[in-house]
Amino acid sequence: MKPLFHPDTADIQLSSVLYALSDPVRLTIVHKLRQNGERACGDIELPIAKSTVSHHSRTLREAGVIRTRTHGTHRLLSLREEDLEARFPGLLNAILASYEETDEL
Amino acid sequence: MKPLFHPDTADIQLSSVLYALSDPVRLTIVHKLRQNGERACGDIELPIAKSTVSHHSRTLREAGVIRTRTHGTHRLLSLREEDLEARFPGLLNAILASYEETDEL
DNA sequence: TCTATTGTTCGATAATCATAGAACATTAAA
DNA sequence: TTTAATGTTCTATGATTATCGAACAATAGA
Repeated sequence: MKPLFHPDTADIQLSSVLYALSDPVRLTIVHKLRQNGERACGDIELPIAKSTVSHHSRTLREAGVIRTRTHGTHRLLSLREEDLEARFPGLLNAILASYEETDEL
Repeated sequence: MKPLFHPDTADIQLSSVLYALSDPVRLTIVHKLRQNGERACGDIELPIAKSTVSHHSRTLREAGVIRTRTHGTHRLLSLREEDLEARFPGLLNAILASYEETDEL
């Protein structure tokens, strides 16, 4: 099993985080993860191909926004809330609060 | 003089704002505008061609992040702080605070 | 051991983007 | 009316991206 790359908290780049969250699909993923907690890829209902979901998960993971762990044949995704809060206090909250106020849901 | 498009406050999209701010050059522009107030394009020192600055200014303007007005041969750029605060409370502050804590300066 | 499930990776494609230089438009100044 | 200054727009280019389907890998279960 190939180990998945996750940046250290200190190495998380602001521009990468903002870029990762600038895509509506990825924003939706992050929103659902915060709402429901850790979830398998397939449990996040999205109207796109699974290979595309995988691509977006990777973008979020490599930016440091989510963590991915393996459990059986599943990949469980979770938000790196504490890490993001430590690195960029208030940022994730402001973004998700904005998302929830919006008609982009 | 061609009127420049600026989205209405209500039409500002979160994903567009995040995308606009996900580029280090554009983040720098926005940071300097908040620090120094309204500025002409040329007064913002950047190691890129002026046509590129113009491109980035347009991206920020069309996303609703900055306002551009004409004054003589100059184009004066300013942050749409109140509009952004009204649309996405706390967002700009969280992003710029994160930027200032970072070594991306 | 076979089969089904879950998700990643590969290959391809169409679209978008950051960048720069050249040409152009507008205005101020000489 | 020239000339200089300030930016925008046009054109081109190389890079990145979002998307999909097909092939692959890993694991659980029968």
